Amino acid sequence: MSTGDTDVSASLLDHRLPVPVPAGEYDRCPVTDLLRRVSDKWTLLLITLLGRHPHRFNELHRAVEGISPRMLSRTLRALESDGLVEREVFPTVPPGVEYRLTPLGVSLLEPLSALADWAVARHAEIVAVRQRPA
Amino acid sequence: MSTGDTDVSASLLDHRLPVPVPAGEYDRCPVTDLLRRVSDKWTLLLITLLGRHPHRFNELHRAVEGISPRMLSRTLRALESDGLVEREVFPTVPPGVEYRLTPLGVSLLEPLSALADWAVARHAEIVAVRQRPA
DNA sequence: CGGTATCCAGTTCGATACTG
DNA sequence: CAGTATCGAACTGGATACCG
Repeated sequence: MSTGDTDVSASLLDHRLPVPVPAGEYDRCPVTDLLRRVSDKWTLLLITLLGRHPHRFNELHRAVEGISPRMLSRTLRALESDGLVEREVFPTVPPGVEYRLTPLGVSLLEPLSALADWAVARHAEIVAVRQRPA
Repeated sequence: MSTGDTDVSASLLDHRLPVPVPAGEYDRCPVTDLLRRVSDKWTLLLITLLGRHPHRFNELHRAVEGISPRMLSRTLRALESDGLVEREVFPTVPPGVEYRLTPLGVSLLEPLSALADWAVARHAEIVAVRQRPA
């Protein structure tokens, strides 16, 4: 091996993965479940923004150009119902609502950042391969 | 800081992220692009299997219970056209085709495994939060 | 063996309008 | 300020059948 001691193919990516993989097992896979949650159109962006500091609803709405109130609300509710984001209501007039990452959400930033770093470093290669003719 | 030197909120997850995020910029985000590719129904499973060793088409078909030839083919082609998997044809009779991870694909295993480890460790919390009544 | 073609159901997302 | 309601377009994935 040229890269040293890394044996990534034996890592937890295939955590207790049986072969053949039983139908109905793959989609209860925690990893794919997480990936699907995080890969929808706005989630990653919102996690990133909330990773900086808590935001108000319209603050997020202004920060993310092109999102509709509907999608912003839906995405935040989904994150909240997964325990990654928490929502705090201030009983003021007019009412204020603040969204922030939970500790669980914060803990996701690290592995997600690792993947993000890979994407930033290697995405150009993917695009190049995609666009080549044959 | 209580956790030491980790400052994940300033990590590359928000690599050059402008605020407000321009419309049409979020979906050219390398990270979301990667996440969407990897989070479809069968991709992660196939990457995992190919991360062990190269596989033949029907070998994968048997290994993944419930996948149709159509989805197997489509998913493999997508991976191939992203440069993560390569396809080698053996001109035998009958023809044989082998799929394997490219070096780019192998390099993805490590950050993906980090996220997988997080999911395996923390997914139970997500499920618990999802299912609580209020 | 290693696929492709056709058709169809479910889900996601956006536009637009309206509310406590 | 912080959302929800309604509608429709586009995309994803499955079933089934057929092909070189």
